[in-house]
Amino acid sequence: MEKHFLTNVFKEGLFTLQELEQIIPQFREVSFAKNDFLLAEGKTAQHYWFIQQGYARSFAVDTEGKDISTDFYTTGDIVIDWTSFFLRTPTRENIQALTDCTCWQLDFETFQQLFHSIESFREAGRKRLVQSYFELKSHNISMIADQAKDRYQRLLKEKPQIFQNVSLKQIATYLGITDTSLSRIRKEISSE
Amino acid sequence: MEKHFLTNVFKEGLFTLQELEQIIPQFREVSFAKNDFLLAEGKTAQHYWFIQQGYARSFAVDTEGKDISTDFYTTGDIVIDWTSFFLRTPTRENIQALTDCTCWQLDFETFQQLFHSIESFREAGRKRLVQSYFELKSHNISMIADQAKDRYQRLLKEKPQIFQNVSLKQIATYLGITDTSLSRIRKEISSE
DNA sequence: CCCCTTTCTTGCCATATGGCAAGAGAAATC
DNA sequence: GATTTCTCTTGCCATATGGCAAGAAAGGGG
Repeated sequence: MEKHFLTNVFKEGLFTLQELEQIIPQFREVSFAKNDFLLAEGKTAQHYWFIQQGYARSFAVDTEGKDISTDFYTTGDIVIDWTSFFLRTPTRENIQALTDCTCWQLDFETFQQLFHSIESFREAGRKRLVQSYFELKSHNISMIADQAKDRYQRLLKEKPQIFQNVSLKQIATYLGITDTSLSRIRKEISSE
Repeated sequence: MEKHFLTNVFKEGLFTLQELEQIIPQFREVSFAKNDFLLAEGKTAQHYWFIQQGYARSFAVDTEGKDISTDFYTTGDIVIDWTSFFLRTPTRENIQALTDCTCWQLDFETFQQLFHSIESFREAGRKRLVQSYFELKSHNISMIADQAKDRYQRLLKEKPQIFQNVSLKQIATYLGITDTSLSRIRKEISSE
């Protein structure tokens, strides 16, 4: 097998060569143009993706119609609505390409077949889900325990690339503040 | 098999009778006294539990030493630190009994054996994890989109029993506010 | 049953963050 | 290249929530 992008994605999963040869060809390469929706509110997720190139954002729309960023994604990341994909229910979130994107896509039925037949595949999948859970919980605790400025600085340190590709307004809602406040925080930091 | 408490817990999982007979005896009945720790910061979770009777709380301690409630548990609920249990890493959270508790406990090795050998068991487990993820995300969005008063009223509606068994201080940190503010919110509501 | 500890409430004032609107700057469109 | 649209910044003031401390109320242990 020639070196496939997905070999990087799966390199930590303790897969045998045969397993990788069974798994990787199931993914289909798909492209999205900037602003395309990978998933829209009300639909049930039929796929998930690994991003080879580009940026994406997930967001929910609150009762007042304001959107709230829930996550950002780039090269190597899994893009998945865990709840909708696994519970087979309509999602309340949207996932949108922030730039043109190249992705590798897997559908639910194929996932299920791999999940139930390959032990290392389910171990790896479970691990990804639990890691997402951990990040969500950390974000949650940070929302309660930390000031907006601290959350901003942590994001800046952990995902500096997104500041090149995401508007401050979208970053602000992820941090739980308004773009106005984020602008003031940035000003304050730059004058330190 | 006589009617076991856990048959209720597993009744939605599409298990065959044989599967239930294989799964349920693996759980061990354990008791905790009020204030006992089921899991303490720095330890790696070796077990998880279903609560038959009693109340428990999980919480994290922030950098200033203040504790933040992350969840409350009672009859029928699964009590598990997903991250520590599955990633086999030391936890940053604590789980403590709020009342005397009777629980059914499963250890990691037994879980793994059931998980990899019984398809319906892994489907049910994955579903539980995803539901926890969903609740965590909802809480997260609510922290950003809703006022403290709305979060309080939602909790009151969704988990009224916890108000009988948990101090307002512990509920306040779950809602992301101080006990002082919660007290004022309650006053305001009672005068409506 | 009484004491001690913990929980809850309330007042006073401080602080973080929001809402709105105007202007500046940057980017997309024609 | 000019125009339109979106993004970001800034000022003014409003509001939600916090910090602290004191008292009231409730609960637990000897």
